[in-house]
Amino acid sequence: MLGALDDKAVPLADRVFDTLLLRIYAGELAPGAVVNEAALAEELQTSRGPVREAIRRLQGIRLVTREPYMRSRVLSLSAEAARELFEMRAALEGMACRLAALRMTDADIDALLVALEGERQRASSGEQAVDAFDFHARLVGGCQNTMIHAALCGDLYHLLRMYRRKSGAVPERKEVAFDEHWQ
Amino acid sequence: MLGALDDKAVPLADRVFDTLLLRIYAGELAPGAVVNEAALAEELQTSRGPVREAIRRLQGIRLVTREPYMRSRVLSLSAEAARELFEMRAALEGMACRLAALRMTDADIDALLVALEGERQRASSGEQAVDAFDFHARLVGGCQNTMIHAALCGDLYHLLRMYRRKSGAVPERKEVAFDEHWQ
DNA sequence: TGATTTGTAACTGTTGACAGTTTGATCGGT
DNA sequence: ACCGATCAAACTGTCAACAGTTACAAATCA
Repeated sequence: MLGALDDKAVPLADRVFDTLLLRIYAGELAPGAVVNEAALAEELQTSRGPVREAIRRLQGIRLVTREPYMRSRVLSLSAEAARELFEMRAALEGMACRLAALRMTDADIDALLVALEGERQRASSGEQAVDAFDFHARLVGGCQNTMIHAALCGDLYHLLRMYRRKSGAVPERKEVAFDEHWQ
Repeated sequence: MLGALDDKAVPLADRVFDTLLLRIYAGELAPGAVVNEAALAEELQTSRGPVREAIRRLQGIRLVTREPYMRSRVLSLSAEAARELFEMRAALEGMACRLAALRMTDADIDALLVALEGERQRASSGEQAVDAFDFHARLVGGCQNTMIHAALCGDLYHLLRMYRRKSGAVPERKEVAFDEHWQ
């Protein structure tokens, strides 16, 4: 390999994985597009091995289709799949809320409610997506369950982001869901 | 054309994956044991490629640890991890119950209740694990959500089975949970 | 003896070539 | 023109060798 000034002992496959994820997010690899091992390998100045591994990981989180010997394609979400996705997220986030309510300290809960109130007051202004995610992240972090945390902020988050790309912002009533679990 | 009589054409990596899964289930690959690519490759009469791929897939469902350049080990469940696992399953199964109650036909529900009653009457006799899983499978199948289905019967099921290996049968009150969601 | 260093062996990551399958197009029949 | 078989190109799966990193053990020093 030439011209690589990175000696941080991070496998190539990991970097290729991040690169492909970013490209999917950016729409550079659009839903339905074929994912070609050899082409990506040549473009990313590497061999097919790491690219193959990265693709397999994307297939593991269902962002790319997998059928033996057939070309992989970037997932294109059907309405059915989107419904299933939201149902699954609702299940996990609901449980996260319940657990967080049981396990967070009063101070943490107060801070979270303050942040939530501030966010709602800002709701009329610009983008609420970042704040919303921050709220969700803090909530999920408070549930003391790394497995649910990993699922929501990992695999499911990728799919959610994929969906948001197609159909703009989704207005949600987060406060209602939270209060419901907090009462 | 319907290729019903297709040749195997099943990649080696898939067969190695199944083999390793079975070995983990059988305790042949005990929790904490190192998973050696080269050794398994030689033992299974194949190359390191497919073995590597199978291991990576096991890492994807968190049955095997993954840290770059370090030896992979079969997951050993801590009490903490077991708690998280059951919490996550409760979340998904609860949602599956709710959705199934909404979407299953009356006939399906009746059949399910009959099977449940029969199972409860058999509870005093031998192993109830197989019947229990059948009940769960039918319930999850009735929720019309392939994503939740895949999670419960795929990744989580493997981890659950891992846990059951360590700490015998877990007495559960399935009827209560079901009735609670069905009322 | 006990802790630290160092060197070797083993293992993981990567590469390029080869084998088997699919894909897409060309060609021929109806 | 339409539909099916045929064939070459492209792609995925597999393999064996090489490079980089970690792990273990012997050797060294306090």
